[in-house]
Amino acid sequence: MELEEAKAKYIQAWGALGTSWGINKAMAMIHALLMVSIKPLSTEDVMEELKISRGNANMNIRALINWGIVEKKIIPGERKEYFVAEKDIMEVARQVTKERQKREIEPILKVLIDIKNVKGESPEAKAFKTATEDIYQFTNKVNTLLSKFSTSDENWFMKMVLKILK
Amino acid sequence: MELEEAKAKYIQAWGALGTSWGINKAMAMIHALLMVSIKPLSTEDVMEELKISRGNANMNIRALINWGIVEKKIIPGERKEYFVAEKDIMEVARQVTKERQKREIEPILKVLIDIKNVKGESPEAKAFKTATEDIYQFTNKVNTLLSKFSTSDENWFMKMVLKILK
DNA sequence: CAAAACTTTCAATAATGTTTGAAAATTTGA
DNA sequence: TCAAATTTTCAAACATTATTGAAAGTTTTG
Repeated sequence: MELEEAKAKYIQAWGALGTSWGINKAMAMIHALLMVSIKPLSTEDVMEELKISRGNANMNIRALINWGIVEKKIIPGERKEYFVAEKDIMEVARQVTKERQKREIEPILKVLIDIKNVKGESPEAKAFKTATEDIYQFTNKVNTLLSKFSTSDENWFMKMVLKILK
Repeated sequence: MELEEAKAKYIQAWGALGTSWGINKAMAMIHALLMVSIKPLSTEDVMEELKISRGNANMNIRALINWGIVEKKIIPGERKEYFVAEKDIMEVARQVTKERQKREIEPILKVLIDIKNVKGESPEAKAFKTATEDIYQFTNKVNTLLSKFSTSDENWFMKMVLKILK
């Protein structure tokens, strides 16, 4: 397979994956493009490679920077801004985890806690309490696990995986 | 808080969560409704509680059954079909993991394997190989982990979590 | 300081995904 | 077998989200 073809395949696959993960296609594709690019790319480069508009490129590059997985790279003597992706896949995973945790796990935990003071002793109320309490316990454990993951040192996750997989 | 209010809050929160996970709102809400319902519900019940159309209710109940987290319950003497949700949150997590693994992890693994036979020895080609090889290794580990999780006995996950959290 | 180079914003538009509702298909009971 | 009950399907309407592109804003350089 030729390099160009492989790159295109990879970028396209990553974009599709993003879509089913609540990350928009452009954002995922830009990230993929920067991940496999040997040199920093400018907004124009990204626009051209992915055939997307200036506005779209700009907004999604900003978003990636906010997520902490892409950063600006100033090239001396160049006026344009260039961008590089964090190349360490573990670090990417950690940052993405952190973002998603903040956006998704924490809000549902809030609701589950809030719901704990539901009144009533009817079978319905009791069933509700049990069901939501279980979900709360589970979500909380997941949350703790993700917290550890996203703040831990570089090798923690791999050590953990290896430990589990024995 | 009154039971009705708590239920509504929970269903609504779960629906919103679904949205950011590529699961549609109706599907997530139906699941939530069935989770906290003490008795099996018919399509009509679901339509009425969530104020959604017959078609919508039907399609999403089917989808939940496909995911293996809701099942039909025939009530003797009743012509209608009734539905119950898997109540064990661990089992739900396991099924959802399995589905997502099949739908998302496996396709990207295929692409990553496919991409391994990219030609060329240029720095660009080498960088590409390294980057995608790392991603492959990582994805593969995640995949193995999820496989273990989704096929394991009931307490595996909790044991694992406790082990990790010490 | 002015013009050029570049970045950001955002209203309009396009693309995608969801929901409806009524018609068709299927199942059930007599 | 028939007709009532129920489920399924799917084209059209609606809703949401993503994208464009041109204009406004900012920074840099001479």
